[in-house]
Amino acid sequence: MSEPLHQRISAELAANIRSGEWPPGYRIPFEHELKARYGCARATVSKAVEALAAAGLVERRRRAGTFVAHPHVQAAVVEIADIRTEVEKRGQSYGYELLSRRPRNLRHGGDEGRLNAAGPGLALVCRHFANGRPFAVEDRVINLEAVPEARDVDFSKTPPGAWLLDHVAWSEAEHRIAATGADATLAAQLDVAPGHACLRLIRWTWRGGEGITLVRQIFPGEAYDLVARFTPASFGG
Amino acid sequence: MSEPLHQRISAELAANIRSGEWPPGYRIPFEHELKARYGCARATVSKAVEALAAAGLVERRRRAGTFVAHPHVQAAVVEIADIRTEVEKRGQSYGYELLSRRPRNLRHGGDEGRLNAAGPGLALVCRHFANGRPFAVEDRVINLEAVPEARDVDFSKTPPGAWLLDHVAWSEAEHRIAATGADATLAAQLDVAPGHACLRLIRWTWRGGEGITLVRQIFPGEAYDLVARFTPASFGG
DNA sequence: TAGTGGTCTAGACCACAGC
DNA sequence: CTGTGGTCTAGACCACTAG
Repeated sequence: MSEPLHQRISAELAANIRSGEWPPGYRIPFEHELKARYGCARATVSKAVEALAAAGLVERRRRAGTFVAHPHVQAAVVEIADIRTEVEKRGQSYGYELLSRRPRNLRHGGDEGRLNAAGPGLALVCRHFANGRPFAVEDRVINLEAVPEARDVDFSKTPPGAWLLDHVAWSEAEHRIAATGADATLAAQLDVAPGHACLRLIRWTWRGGEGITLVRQIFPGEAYDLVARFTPASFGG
Repeated sequence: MSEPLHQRISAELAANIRSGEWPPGYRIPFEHELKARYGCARATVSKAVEALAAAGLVERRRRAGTFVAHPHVQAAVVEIADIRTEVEKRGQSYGYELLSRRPRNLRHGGDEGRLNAAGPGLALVCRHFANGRPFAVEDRVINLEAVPEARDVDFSKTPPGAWLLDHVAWSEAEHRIAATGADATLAAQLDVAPGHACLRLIRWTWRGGEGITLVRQIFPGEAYDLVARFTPASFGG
């Protein structure tokens, strides 16, 4: 028995749910019943059921029992690695080019205003390549009050995203994903026709409420798929 | 004290991490130290620290201790509600129209092949409206072997997505998000110019490995933002 | 090998929602 | 009211690993 007991219990309960044998709304056995069935302490089955509740598979109600949840919202965990990792995951060679680097005060309105930071910033524009072809254009500002070390970094070789991930802790992020047509400048940078459909990803990153960085990344539509998987429980399968 | 102790401990530890006071790599106090500090059982502090580990805020290593995690992957939880909910959340009125409904055997290749289902299916095309304007075009197949009840449902009033959520349990889903230009048909259906940049969302849904439904939803680019928030911990803030 | 986290027990009391 | 889940205790033994 290498697997912990509470994990085995979770897996068995989850299997009953995922197979459809226990449909939404079904009341799963009470904790004292599970305790008797597995011959263990209630804390152990409670931990097992708690994991299912955290995963959204069941809903626990005092005095009533624990019920198989009725899924009504599609929730997905999206992992957005930095672009180098993303490109290499596709088995392509990664390239990087800095197009522009200049200090600039952070703006108050618009997307930048959401950062909740005002003061000196560093504005960067760069391109990422996959197998020598443009993969993404990136437009970023870094809040120098939050990350003063960035002022002395030459980003001509190191992509700012990778550098930030290595040097700065972040605690919150928000993404917005939309489609947009390429204007003339962008079309030239991405080597596509003007008006070409592109995927635009905007990401704000904060640490303890203080804005760290805002980045807009634009990908040629056909080159990039954002993949989001939902596995409500990682129990035994 | 209405808040459970383990929750208070989690919140206090998380605050130290999110403020940057405990940077990535910092070793947080040992469990026996926290136990002494809070005057409680070790199981209680262990539960608190476990929640932080589950949220990805810390990493626990036997014999070494528990360390503030070094975030390196942007992970976000995306909640994709059904379109009616999405529209109404924006404070707009929702409308629905069925364009086509016909039985069809599921295909083996392409996107449909991923469903891992072969046999009778139901193909549906419909439009969603927000404030009377086209909001999305939806192209869906339902696996009738998994959901035989769908054969008898008239989807002229009820959007299939909402019906499925109410009648079928699902256990796994995968999304792909990309940008695409509108072809002539789509442009007419969405009331945009041909070539207009649109957001395409493909979702596969399974239950216990059996494909339930595949849906492709296309939104006019400027009308739709997919929002993804990351809050690594919901402790006290 | 010593000390950490990981797991588990056999109790206990409580809040609260259903009956 | 009754019985459920929610929380907590004061122990215990184990697995693993860093020193």
